Amino acid sequence: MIVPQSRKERERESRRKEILASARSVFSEKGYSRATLEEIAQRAEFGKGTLYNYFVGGKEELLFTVIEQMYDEVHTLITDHFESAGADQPMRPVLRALIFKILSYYENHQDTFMILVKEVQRLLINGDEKAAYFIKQRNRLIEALEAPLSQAIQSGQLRPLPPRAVANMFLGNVHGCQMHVFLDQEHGQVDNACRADKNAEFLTTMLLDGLLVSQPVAEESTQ
Amino acid sequence: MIVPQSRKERERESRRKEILASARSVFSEKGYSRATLEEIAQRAEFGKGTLYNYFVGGKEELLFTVIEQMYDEVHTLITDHFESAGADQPMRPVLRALIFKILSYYENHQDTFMILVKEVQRLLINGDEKAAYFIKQRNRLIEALEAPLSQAIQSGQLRPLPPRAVANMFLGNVHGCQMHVFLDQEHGQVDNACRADKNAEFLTTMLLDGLLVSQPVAEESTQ
DNA sequence: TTAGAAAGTGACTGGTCAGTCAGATTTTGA
DNA sequence: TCAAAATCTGACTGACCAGTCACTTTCTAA
Repeated sequence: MIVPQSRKERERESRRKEILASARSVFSEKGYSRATLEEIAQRAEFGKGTLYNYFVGGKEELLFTVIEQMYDEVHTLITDHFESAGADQPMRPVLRALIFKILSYYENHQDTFMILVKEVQRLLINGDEKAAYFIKQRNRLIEALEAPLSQAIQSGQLRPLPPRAVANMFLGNVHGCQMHVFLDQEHGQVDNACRADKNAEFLTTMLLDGLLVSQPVAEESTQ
Repeated sequence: MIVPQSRKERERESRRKEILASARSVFSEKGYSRATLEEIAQRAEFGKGTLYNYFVGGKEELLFTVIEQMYDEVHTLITDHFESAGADQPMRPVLRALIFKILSYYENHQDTFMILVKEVQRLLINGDEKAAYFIKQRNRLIEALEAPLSQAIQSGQLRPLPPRAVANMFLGNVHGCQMHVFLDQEHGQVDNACRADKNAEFLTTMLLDGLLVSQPVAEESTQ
């Protein structure tokens, strides 16, 4: 958080960032195991050895740093959104706008999304100490969502379901929707913002109103 | 589909299955790239060379065969369910039961679920010819869901949203819910069936009724 | 019983790549 | 200006492992 002082330090920081950007792009294209340090170094215009001056932990530290960055970015997106929205707002426009922001973020950072899909899920589920760290990171995200959702549930705006589960599902749905965009991409290059907007509308309706057409009078209330 | 005739053929088939089961367990524990043929062979109680008598394509053919099996199993689960339910049933109990079945299946085949999470997503998104094959497999699953959902939409039971997107989201939510179970597994060994049932109820409510508490009279219908 | 076929095997090969380090290059500051 | 420090570099090493194949073991049927 402290701005580096000297020109030297600023330059070092900037080279570090270049390496990270290069790593992000290679990891997103190849996936962790097929990515090579050689290629990361090449794209960043350094020799392989130089990477170790910046990331002593080698390949793994590179991946972890990239993932940490990504989580920070999405976390900021979410907390900023709820901060600027203020408390006790009607949830529909607030959530719709958030969905739109996250979808747009993924559209504009497809590399980030790729790494999330290809690597994070694998890491999350691996059961070792490293997994624990990423579960914590992920939980930070979930909690940033959970708090406002929980409030909305208490104020009676949202249905009384477990807020943590709702937060998980919310994030999972946005994620899943973006995945769907990747897989069904025969829609010849629709404008990104337009597509994100349509998907945000779809998701908002599905999540807030549900699939069932509301029945004013329940015919069969058995079970 | 044809039952092998001779004892010899039956034995060969049974050994093939043992190798596949072993591959499934190793892939689910280690992930594709960290799994070794040596270990697969060991668990199946064969030498490494023998694997090539059964799977000429080596490691990759093993993975692909395993994934194909998994898709077949889930596909059967879905189609059988809708077949036995019959058409024009009320959707709530039908979908709730399906969610329960899929969640239970994943509970009882955690290895399958692991491979889905660790490998399939990575393969789906990779853009090469192999990805295309798995996208087709996945689409078979989606389509098995899409047809009944589409019918329910046309009959006015479900909200008129694009049925394909709904099918995608439906499957994604079941999947996401199971993921959630894995990640928040500090609930000391709750009975599987019970947990699956609770989660099925939660998902059914969230998907069918939505998060928003229905407002008979909208106070502020602005925007 | 046995010869030939079929099935099984694991030491070996070749390729890959993360990580190292001795030396080259650049920067610094006196 | 130049020596020492800092930085960069890529050839090299060792570990790993998929895939091969010459050999062994087991089966079959005459």
